[in-house]
Amino acid sequence: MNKFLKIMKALGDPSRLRIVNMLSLKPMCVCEIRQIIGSSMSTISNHLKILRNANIITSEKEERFINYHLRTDDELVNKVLHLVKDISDKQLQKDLQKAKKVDRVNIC
Amino acid sequence: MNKFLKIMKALGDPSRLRIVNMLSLKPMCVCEIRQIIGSSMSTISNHLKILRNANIITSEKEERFINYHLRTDDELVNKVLHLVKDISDKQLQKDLQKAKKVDRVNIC
DNA sequence: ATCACATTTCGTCATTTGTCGAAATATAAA
DNA sequence: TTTATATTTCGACAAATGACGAAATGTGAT
Repeated sequence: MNKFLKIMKALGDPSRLRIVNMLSLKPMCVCEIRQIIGSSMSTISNHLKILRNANIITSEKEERFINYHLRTDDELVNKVLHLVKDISDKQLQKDLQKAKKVDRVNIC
Repeated sequence: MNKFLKIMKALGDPSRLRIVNMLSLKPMCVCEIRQIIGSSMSTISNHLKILRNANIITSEKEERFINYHLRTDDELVNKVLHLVKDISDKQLQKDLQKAKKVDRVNIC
């Protein structure tokens, strides 16, 4: 029950849902995510912590950045992420457009 | 996005998850739910309001009681409820056992 | 119409949550 | 090793949330 609750809570926040939506497109670093969501670095970092704790994302170093990306090794998480993909929403679509163009070398 | 968020928030609370789990077995009234969850009547009522507002449950009068039951007319809700059914959890299983036996005439 | 009782609403309270800026940490580059 | 910079942690704060009991509401039965 706790695993399920963590996932629901993690995806029950608009900022985190937007982050997960963007990460379904490609891995991103904190700076890039911040550029699109608009919150402070520490706030983004906190959201990522909650998503990581719910087993939804994980991270890997790439040069001087940390790339966050969706996990694909948990069946329940996969099913829920599939539902996220089916959401039809203007904000989420805008975010994807911006995420495509965002380039860390310009903003970090 | 809002519809999705409401569902996630609604199911991100242990009491509400337990309620939904029980309602997947059979319709129940506030008194019966209260008997198993243990919170006050007003607390249960509030949880039901949140679940109703997320389109997860609805209600119908039956004699002097109001029976709450899961909705089956929303595709997204159905998919999420399917995930709930797959949760393997002691507390949820206990609740189902109790829900089978609970009888409103004895407690209301 | 009144009564009994199932349910909801209201006001209040403690806890949790999302947010921020500043400070701390970590690490790649000079 | 020092510097620059990407990220996290910390402490504080306002807002949201879950809980309660009491009062209000609604409704079937007498």
